[in-house]
Amino acid sequence: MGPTASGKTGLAVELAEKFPLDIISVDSALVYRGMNIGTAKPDAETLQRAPHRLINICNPEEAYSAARFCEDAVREIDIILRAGRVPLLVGGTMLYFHALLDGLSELPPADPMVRAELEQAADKHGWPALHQQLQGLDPVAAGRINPNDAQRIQRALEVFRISGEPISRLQSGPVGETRAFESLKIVVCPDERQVLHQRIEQRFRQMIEGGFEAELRELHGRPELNSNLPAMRTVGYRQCWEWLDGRLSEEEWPEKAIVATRRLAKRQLTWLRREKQALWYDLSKEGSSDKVFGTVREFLSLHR
RNA sequence: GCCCAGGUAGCUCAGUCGGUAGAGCAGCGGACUGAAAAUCCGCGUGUCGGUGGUUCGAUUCCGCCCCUGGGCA
Repeated sequence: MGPTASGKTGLAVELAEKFPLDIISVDSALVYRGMNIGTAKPDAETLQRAPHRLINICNPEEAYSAARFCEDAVREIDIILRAGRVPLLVGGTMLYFHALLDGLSELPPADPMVRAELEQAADKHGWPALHQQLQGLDPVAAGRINPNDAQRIQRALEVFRISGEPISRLQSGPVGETRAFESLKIVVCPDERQVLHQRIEQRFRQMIEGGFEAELRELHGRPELNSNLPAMRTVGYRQCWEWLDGRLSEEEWPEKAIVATRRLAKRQLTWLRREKQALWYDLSKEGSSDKVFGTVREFLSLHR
């Protein structure tokens, strides 16, 4: 695990070539077909050398989720283990890691109809009014959710409408079946934030040279896609889409995209700081991957 | 060389009729349960170009110097 542009894929591919590991992607953007350049998806040649599971598994008009990831990941982990190999989970979507390793409560899945209704109510009365409503139905959740946090207010009300139960109560219940996987956590990240920022900018410029704009023009032209879809709200895609819509200039969209990527990395680091048991490897330093290899070798010899 | 305008936060700039300064953007910290590359919350981070002078007190007024842009030569 590691923030965006920290070098996870490169290291994973090297590890997979030296050890009996099969890669599972833990990434909410790599799941989408047709989103390749802007997501820094490994290219065909790399995937040939080191196949990744859970990439290119849905269309951009679909909404993937942490819950679907858990199901998919558990299934793939079982397949890999049954083949006598070891799963290597690689990615930066920290909620997915958290959901898989610590479990998710049993909650009703998203319901587009209910969400649309809540959206309408919000257009009419505003989200703070819906937060007020939540206050009456589920004071505990309302206390935890900021009146401006539309997404969480919507989810809490959605759960109540579907199940008739407060989300706070369901969340304090059992977290479903958690599979107590024995795992070694490895965090990959430069020690210096500045170095990460440089890598982010450099990689983004490479994406543009590599045809990011053409990829967006193709997506932008599809009638089934729009700027509200989760896939089109991802870093880079969102800003380029806004440019194609005429809401950002040609000079400002790449800058905004880079800023959005830095902020993404910052949020990922906030999650990662809590991974106390994790080991940090600065891949900008000489010999750091040797340390990772040594650690993995040791882990495998103890746990196979 | 002379004239004008300007040098204030990482950037663009506001402001102080003399009481050591504040916006936007950037940045930093945090939260996170079926949208998470999402969503939300919090935080000014400063030799006010340098140096003398006036003053109880100068970023502010005055002198000189340096730098940048424009004009005249």
